[in-house]
Amino acid sequence: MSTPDWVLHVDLDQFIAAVEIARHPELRGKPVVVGGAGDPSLRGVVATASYEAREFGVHSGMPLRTAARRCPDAIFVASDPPAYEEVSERVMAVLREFPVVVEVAGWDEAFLGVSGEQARDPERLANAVREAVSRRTGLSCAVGIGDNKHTAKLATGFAKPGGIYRLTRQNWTDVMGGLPTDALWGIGSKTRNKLAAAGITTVSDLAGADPTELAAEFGPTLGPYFRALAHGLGDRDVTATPYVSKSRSREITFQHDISDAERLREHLARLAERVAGDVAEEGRPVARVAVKVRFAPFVTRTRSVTLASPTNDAAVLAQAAADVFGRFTVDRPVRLLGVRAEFVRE
DNA sequence: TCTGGGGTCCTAGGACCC
DNA sequence: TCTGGGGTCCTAGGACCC
Repeated sequence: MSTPDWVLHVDLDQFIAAVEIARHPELRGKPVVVGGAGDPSLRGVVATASYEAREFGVHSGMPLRTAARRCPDAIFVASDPPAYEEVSERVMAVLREFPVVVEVAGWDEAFLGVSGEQARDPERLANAVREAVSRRTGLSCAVGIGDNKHTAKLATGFAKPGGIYRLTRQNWTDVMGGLPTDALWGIGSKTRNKLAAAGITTVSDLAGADPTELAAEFGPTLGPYFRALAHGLGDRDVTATPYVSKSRSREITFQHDISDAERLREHLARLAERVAGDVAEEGRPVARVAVKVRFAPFVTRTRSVTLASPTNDAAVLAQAAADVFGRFTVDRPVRLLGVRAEFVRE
């Protein structure tokens, strides 16, 4: 871990679509939509749309069906996570060749902690990173420069696609002050609406809000945290320590809702088996097992249990999942089933 | 907008204990 | 006898992110 002079945020442009275009060059310049099984007549959402498809209003998280309606000429491609994982690894390896601390933050993004000699000219470093990633992987990325992870991350948004942008306390208010609160990293639509109901609509409004009132509305941790975000504050610690997951889960959305209890139990057993395989691979004991059920139309419920003693025995996990599932009242068609295993806390 | 899959963190109520 | 205060664990749900 280090507290660097600068934090850089590297974010690959339209990453998943770019990987598909790289291996299917005929897709270049076309509206490409990657997600689900690659069939817009089936349930699934957009993982990434190429910039050409975004022109039609297609974006991540949108149902494939909707994407097809907005962009009838789009080419739909099935999502292939292992392929993205592999390309991501190659990109991270390029980043690690620089004299910086690399913290992986997802398939397509990383924070770089920059100190010492390198910190004298962060734009120069950012350019070198972009050039190296492009030359070594053929992928384009944007780089945000900030005084912490939050500003670096937001800076990348202004740098995209393929550029460099610096956001610090110097230009924070000019750049961010007038934007809606959900422009901040960590404030989504729900919190934005709650804040708006209290007359807080912009980042500047939030920065000047009464901390006591925020704490009363959002709790003693989140209230002050939101206000700090609005001041452009954020975590500065960048660590190269490999990420250790706290839980592993598998879930499935059925193409057609299922009402039959026996079929649901079969799916549940399969999910539990996959989770057991995942945790066995990690070789770490599981303390809790949770089951998620999403009923039609879209009501989601979870139930969970703490195991009598931590284990990653597949039969025990499967039995726990079955027991937890038995506590649900399944009186409506089920759209999604999920099983999650939580590791013992360190 | 008829809404995937895989995660993390925070909150809050009740149980239980001293 | 009609009820304190603190701490921790368990559980469910909500919000957010990629």
